[in-house]
Amino acid sequence: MSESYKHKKVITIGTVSEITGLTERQIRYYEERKLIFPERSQRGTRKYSFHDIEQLMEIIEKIEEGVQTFEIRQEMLKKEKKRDERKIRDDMIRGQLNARFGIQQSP
Amino acid sequence: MSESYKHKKVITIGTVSEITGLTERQIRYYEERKLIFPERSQRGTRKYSFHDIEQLMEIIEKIEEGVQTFEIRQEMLKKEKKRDERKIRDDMIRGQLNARFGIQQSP
DNA sequence: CGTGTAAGGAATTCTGACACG
DNA sequence: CGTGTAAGGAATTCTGACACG
Repeated sequence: MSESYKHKKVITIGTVSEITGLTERQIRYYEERKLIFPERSQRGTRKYSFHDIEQLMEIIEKIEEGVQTFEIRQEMLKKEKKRDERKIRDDMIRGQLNARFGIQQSP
Repeated sequence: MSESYKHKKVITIGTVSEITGLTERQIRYYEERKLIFPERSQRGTRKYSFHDIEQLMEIIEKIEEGVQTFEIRQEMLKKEKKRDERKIRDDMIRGQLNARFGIQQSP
């Protein structure tokens, strides 16, 4: 509800380039390496979210540290996996509490 | 701090058109009538914020009700004036409290 | 590996103007 | 008044490729 703007894909690659300082070439390359996932508009142009931009900021730092895109991707997948596991676990706990006591937990 | 994305001018007119359903002609016209205030990118293209888009949604409703752009502008200015007055009054109260008691009020 | 660049085409955006009603 | 449209130019974006190291 809050933060709803953060993930809307509405920013063109030119604007992302302006904000991040990256060249369009770099931005497209990081997509090729599956570090960011812009959507496409009807006409086929890439659309990025504020979240994508923040993601790029982190990528810039890693690249400067000499980390390779492949490794950055590994780290991202690892974090995602942990998040998923946490979610499954929490959902399960909520489900059991609900089944036994009919309690509505706040998410 | 929160809501920081809402007012960043990063969306091109084409995207605004897609989201709102308005033609570019209409969007530019509402700017001419001083109902919205996009910024310009380095190259001179208009950039809108999520807030602008919400503003446009309200404008659409008013227009459909038969309200003229001039009147919509009047209403906007009136609301702005009230907000300003409230702010001045509150700032003054805060200032006096602070002067007499040195209390830090939360804004 | 990560990035630059030249290439050509397609789509975008801009302004000022004429039109209708 | 609010909106459509044709006009011409300038800037954007896209893809696939070659280059360097």
